[in-house]
Amino acid sequence: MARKPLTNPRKQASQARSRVTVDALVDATARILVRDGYDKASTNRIADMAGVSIGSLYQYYPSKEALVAAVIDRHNRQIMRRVRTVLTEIASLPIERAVRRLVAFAIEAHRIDPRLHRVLAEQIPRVGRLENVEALNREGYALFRDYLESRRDELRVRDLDLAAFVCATSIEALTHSAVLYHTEMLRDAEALIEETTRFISGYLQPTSV
Amino acid sequence: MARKPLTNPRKQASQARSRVTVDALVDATARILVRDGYDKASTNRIADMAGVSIGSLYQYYPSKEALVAAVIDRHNRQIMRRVRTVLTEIASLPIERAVRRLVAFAIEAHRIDPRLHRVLAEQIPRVGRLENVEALNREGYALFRDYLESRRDELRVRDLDLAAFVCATSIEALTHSAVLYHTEMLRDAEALIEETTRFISGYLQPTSV
Amino acid sequence: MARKPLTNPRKQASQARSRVTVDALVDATARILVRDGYDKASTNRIADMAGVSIGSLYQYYPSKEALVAAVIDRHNRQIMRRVRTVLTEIASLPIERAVRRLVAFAIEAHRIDPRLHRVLAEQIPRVGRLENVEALNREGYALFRDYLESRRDELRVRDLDLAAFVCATSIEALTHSAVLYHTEMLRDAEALIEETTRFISGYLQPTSV
Amino acid sequence: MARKPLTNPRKQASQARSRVTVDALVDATARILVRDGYDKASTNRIADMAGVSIGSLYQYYPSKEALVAAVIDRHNRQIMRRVRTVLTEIASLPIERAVRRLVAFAIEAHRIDPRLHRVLAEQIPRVGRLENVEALNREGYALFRDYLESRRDELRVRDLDLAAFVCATSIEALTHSAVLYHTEMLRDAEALIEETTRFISGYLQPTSV
DNA sequence: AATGAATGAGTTTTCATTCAT
DNA sequence: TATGAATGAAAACTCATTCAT
Repeated sequence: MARKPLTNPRKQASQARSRVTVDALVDATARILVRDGYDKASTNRIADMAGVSIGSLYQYYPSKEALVAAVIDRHNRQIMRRVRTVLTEIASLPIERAVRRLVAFAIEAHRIDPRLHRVLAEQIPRVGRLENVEALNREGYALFRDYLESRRDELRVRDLDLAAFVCATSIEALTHSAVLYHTEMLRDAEALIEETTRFISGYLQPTSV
Repeated sequence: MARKPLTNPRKQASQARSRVTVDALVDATARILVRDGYDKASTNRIADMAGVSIGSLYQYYPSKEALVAAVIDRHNRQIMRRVRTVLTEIASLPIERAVRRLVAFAIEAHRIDPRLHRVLAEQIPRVGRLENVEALNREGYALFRDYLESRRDELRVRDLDLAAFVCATSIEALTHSAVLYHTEMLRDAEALIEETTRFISGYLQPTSV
Repeated sequence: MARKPLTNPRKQASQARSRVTVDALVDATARILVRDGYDKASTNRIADMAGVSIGSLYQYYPSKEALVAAVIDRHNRQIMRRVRTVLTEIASLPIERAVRRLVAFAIEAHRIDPRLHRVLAEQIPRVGRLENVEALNREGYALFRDYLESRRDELRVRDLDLAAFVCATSIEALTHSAVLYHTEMLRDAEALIEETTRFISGYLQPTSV
Repeated sequence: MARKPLTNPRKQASQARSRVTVDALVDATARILVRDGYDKASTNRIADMAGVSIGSLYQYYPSKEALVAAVIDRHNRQIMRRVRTVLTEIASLPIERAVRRLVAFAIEAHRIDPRLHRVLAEQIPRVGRLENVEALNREGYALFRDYLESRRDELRVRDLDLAAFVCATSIEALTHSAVLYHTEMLRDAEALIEETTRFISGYLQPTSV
């Protein structure tokens, strides 16, 4: 039997009062991660910023890692909710318009809280949330794959799994890198979207004229 | 005059003996980073593993960050040496073959020491080496851009800077992700190389055929 | 008026329901002491194991020490009840048979719950129950002394107080040590009883042949 | 392979300077144990009283338990040195005089630092030093058994192991109890020694007259 | 130059206890 | 009466860094 991992919350907050406490803790963790980075995010500072005693913190989370994991999970849930929405929206769109929408969405999503996104991306391996993240990524891939499936005869690619991997990884990397490390590109976001769309849909579609 | 940043080595190790010490320290740091991660890499352990006294460590590096920075820099220099070589090699190749060679190289490069690559990738922001890394990346982009320039009339892309960004970022992301998180893909590396090559060169080249 | 010591229970549990709660608390304390030792016996865990809220715990006992004291007292009361019974039983027996019975009893008593006995023995000084324990011991001594008194003319010892101390302390030590630290001796408990009996009654009785 | 227990010192103090530090730490631990008891003996207080930084404490001892273990070991070594001396001294003495000497010694030994003796006795199980203590006890038993062996034909007891256990345990218990819990008895220590000697040698010797 | 003993601020974490509901 | 959320002092322990030798 596997030992319960140390990154899981300790107990559910049942009463309204404790719900507030837990939320404050996760919020504070996110804010400190963003403002000061992982190393500076001590449990005492987190508790402090949450306006909660250090004891309460440990009543709900067994460790600093667990808190970071909670932030990661919450963030991922939010992202995935949007991803699902977008993928539903594009279901009926032709490939090029669908891709354009996806790229635009990816930029938007990264722009919501780029600093948080970045810290979390860096800390994920450390906190052992890779599996969860992978699971979500897989869900994203799968949903996108479903879309490709539904358009199969408009595509020139054969291996849809591989295609989904290639598209998802590239879109994520390009938008991630642009938002975090090449902000100057976002001054003309349209150009970036345009180019990325050409890039991806050129790959997916038959040598359309 | 800007204050000397704290991540620079303290003094050039001129004599042979010091050279050995410095190397041992950087090696030890790399090994511990790989084996145990950044948090567990204490200066005492590093000195220990390097077979050097903690005092000597601080004679050459003013801080833990400086050591990690040294590892990053060394690693980057090694990578860049290879990048330059490869880009020289492909200078005379037609686009598709050039891209294929680049992709194969990227996989190889990631495979040399994926764990180190990963830790460093995670730690770079922390250690403030981003600028250096960016500088190198820029050099890589520039070299690749030069190649594109030389093939300009075979390309359908207009903005070469953008194209270089798109290609470099995607190749890096796809190989990075495959090597680190989707090892099963490497069982048939040829397929991956093939697909990526189609992906990239399809983007670069005019609707060839 | 002396301030009420903090190791006394807070209020008599008059109603049946409270009685149950109090018992559950003392039971839980005993079990945790045995299973995990004094340091691990936190009031939260005790309350938990007793199936009682931490608030209720403090309604009945003002401190952790008070709980341990309750366990000690209960245990001592149980022991003393048996001691009284045994000493009544032996009242009419000749010395050697009386001693044999006492020794057998001491082994039995230690064997009931040796782990609890041991933890309590270790914790008694800490919890300031020494006086109580001493009082009970004194009662034991006194009862045994009464027995000796009643057999005075069969004894060669003069100072009955001293004799009671010598006998009681030795019997306790020998059986305690055998049960807790030399369990191999209990494989042939008869031999141990026999030898101890010879030891003690040889001391008490005149050079009986 | 058994994991190195956490109660062993971390490194030998080689230089004279560190030897002093280590001694100061063990001394301070002993003093605080005596003055305030185990619970109050925090590593910070120990370091404080030793006039040493908390960091130095952890350079030599990995935990509080290790420090207490060091005190126990040192104390035991001192005791055993005396025990060996005494048992050499009595080698040539006839039983009664030998026993008298042993009893007197036991009282002396307990009187040197009864409070320390008591705390240590209580903490030994906790700190996992039982084996060491048992080993020493066994050495004591063995030495005493050797003495009995050498006087075998003057004894009425048959099982010398059992006899050694009975004598050693009783002498220890009687003197321990007298010194720690019945100090009034020591006002006339001669009487106690006399009685105990009669008790023990009466058991060992044939119904001498 | 090299050594390694010493430092102590700062971190995580526990747990007895209180008190609003 | 019962609950359990909240508290915060205090404990164990780490580790980057200094400095006397």
